[in-house]
Amino acid sequence: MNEQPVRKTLPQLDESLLKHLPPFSKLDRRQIRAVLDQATSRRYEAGRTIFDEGAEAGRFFMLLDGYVRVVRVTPTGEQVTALHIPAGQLLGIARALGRDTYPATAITAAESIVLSWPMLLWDSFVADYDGFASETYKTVGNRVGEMNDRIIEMATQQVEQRVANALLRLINQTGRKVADGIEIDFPITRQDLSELTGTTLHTASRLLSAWEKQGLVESHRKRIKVLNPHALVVLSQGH
DNA sequence: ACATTAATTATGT
DNA sequence: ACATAATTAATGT
Repeated sequence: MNEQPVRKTLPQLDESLLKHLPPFSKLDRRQIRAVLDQATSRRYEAGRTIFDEGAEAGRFFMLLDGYVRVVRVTPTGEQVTALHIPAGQLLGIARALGRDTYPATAITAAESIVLSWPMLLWDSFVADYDGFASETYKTVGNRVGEMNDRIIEMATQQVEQRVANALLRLINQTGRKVADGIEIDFPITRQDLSELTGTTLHTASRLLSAWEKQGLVESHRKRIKVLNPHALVVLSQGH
């Protein structure tokens, strides 16, 4: 349904792009050059699919800029957002999970720039590059932990607390500090929020409206800014 | 305590 | 003008 943009290799990828990213931070200049030379770079507009759940995992990816949401679709067709991935992280690393198909669908939440490599190279990356394996497994661990937390939330907390928690996570992981608060720095709709929290867009909308009246958050279309994180923390712990 | 339905209004191209 | 986003009220489980 989505047309994919044309793949193109960017002219010259600078080594400094990867130098400070955890999976590559222990590599020397020559190694980073080798990694980059094997990479394909591609720009995605917001809302484009990078790969689909269940598809054969032919490549793995590094998000250089932008944001990606990891989405699963239920048998009834509703989308559930598992988590958001910020720039600087790997994704589509099926091989690290012992799979040969992607476990979920990845959709850009904002305009993004993505590097990718053939999955064939995965084993040699793990073998040849110091810190690559340990760092990627660290982020895998964090993601599993986060998803676990959300499962507990879904089972134990009420909608208001879950939405509050979702907002807090979003501003922690993908928040941008502005004058009077922290803004989620990619476009996010009530629908998106509801898919993150397992509720309806209407409930999410009502909650945001109520919080806005209390001066807790501020939002314009597709933009949400948290003015008072502490009050959200209080809400998220229940009444 | 929430979802669903439906109607209405706002906002961006 | 049109599509998409957001709000609001009424009704249902």
